Amino acid sequence: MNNELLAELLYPNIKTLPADIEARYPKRVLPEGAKVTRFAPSPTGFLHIGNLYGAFTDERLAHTTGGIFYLRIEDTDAKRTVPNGIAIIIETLAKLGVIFDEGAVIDGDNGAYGPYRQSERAEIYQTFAKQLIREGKAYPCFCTEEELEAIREKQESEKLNPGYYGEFAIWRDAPIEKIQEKLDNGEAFVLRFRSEGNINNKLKFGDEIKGTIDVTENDIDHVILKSDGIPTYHFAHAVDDHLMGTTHVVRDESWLSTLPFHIQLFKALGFKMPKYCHTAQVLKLDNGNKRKISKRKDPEAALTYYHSQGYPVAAVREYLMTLLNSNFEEWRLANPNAPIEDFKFTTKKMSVSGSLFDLDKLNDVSKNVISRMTAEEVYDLTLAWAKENDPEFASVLEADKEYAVRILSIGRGGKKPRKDIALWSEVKNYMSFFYNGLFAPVDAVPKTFEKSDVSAILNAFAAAYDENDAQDVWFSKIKEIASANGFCPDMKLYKADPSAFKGSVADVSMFLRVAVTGRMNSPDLYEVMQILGRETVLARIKAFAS
RNA sequence: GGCCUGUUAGUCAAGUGGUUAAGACGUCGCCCUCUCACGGCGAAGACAGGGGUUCGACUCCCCUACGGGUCACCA
Repeated sequence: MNNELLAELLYPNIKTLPADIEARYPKRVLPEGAKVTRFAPSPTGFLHIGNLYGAFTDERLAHTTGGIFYLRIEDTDAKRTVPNGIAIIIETLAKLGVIFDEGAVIDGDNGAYGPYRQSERAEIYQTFAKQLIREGKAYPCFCTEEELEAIREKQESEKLNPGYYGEFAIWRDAPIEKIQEKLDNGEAFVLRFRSEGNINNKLKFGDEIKGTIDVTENDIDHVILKSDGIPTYHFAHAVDDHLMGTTHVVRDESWLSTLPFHIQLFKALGFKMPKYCHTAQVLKLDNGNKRKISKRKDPEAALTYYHSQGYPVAAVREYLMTLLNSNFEEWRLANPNAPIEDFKFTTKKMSVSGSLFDLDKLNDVSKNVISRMTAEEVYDLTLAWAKENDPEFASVLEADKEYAVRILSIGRGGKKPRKDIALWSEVKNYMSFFYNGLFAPVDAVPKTFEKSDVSAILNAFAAAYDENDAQDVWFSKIKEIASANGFCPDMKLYKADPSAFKGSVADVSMFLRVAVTGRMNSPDLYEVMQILGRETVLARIKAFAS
């Protein structure tokens, strides 16, 4: 009776009842075993590598079971919300291949279980909160920040657990007159959950990833509605995941510490609990210590970093999958060309402890991913990257697509494709010597060779070069030139007694390579010359020889 | 400090009482080879420490150490 009065006193404008709300959210009709997951970020305008780790898990879980993967925006903290936050989230994830079936879209909602922005759900939360008050499970607290601070200090000095509990929960059993008085005074209040928990009680809880974990009951009367009537994360989580039919909650393991409170909330509200998948964190080595990867200190924490560095979307996805499911690499080895969707994703193969982000590994994965692409695909993706990050290079690429594709085709395809591109940002350097406008020598012929020998060899090659020669003919001419100039044409022979020669055919090739490409290392020189064309090859050789 | 949680090579990891303790990245060496890349072969490198339980412990239990997380009207 008293509680009924209190509920009306606190939220007089709420006329809806929980049942009214429930009626708006019918049970989802889905195939047996279908999982409903959600990605629920704050629209801070920043996506973290850890967010992606979770988002992939959500997405795979839903889509491998015929379920639903939806986007919910947790914008209950106005201070953290940025104007384009939602658009950034949707667009960044879309680039990484994460597409939602339902939920918030840039200018509204898509789906029958909205609104999907928590800031638009105040009435819903308050309806359930009001019910909790009626049932004596929640109460108002008028403590000021200073009062709470004083409590904290007292607890600290007496080495007690911090928090609003027991004797410190001063408004827990306040008489209604006192509440009335504060209200009449126009003072703000928060709504707190009345915890019946005891920290001496331990219980077991089954997590889909972590297995059975021990939890201690919560005895703190946490805030569920802030003074502006907007819920805290905890309350919104319980209400939303219940109404929206989430079956599996995927979240960072840092939420484990508040799990006991969430268990209480679901119970108090009469909701069935979803399954929880608490994921390990992505860590980073810092001064010899592992720590959570941080958006402030670590540029690689930002998803946009991978995009601007030029990592292919597929590579980031692929690498994350290797972290996500320990048997993914093995599967990939056996199925090099299968789409990632064919992989049987499971929470059972997820790591329990945090893992260090390994850029070396990412690079390797990326090289493999790119080596499986056609020259055409590499061209398209490089061009797309360059348009955003290197417009000059983009225009070079666009000027002659066919030429660029020929360059990118060298050593591509077949059983043993070249694997020398990990990032789109490396492609320019890889291709530059094919363009007179970008040609800039980086290596020189070592001084140990006589300039006169180098010139003689280059001139001899220029005189003999015929672009119609097949590769073996081309190479035999080089051997002849080597021989004629005191360089050994046979590598085995040369290695047996290097002192008998000025050098080897490898050195002769090197002279040509440096002259034509400006560097000591390059893909197959014959193919390079074929692509460059007679005129350019001879011009570069002659220029170098003199 | 309380609570939760973790600890197999430099990194990611397989492993569930009996294994020569997989594999991948990285490192190094050799081979292939006109260079690089690719590919092939090989090497070094690990069960945090101590107690139990057991015929037998990386696997189970306890303690210690170390790591991570969390203790807001933030999510």
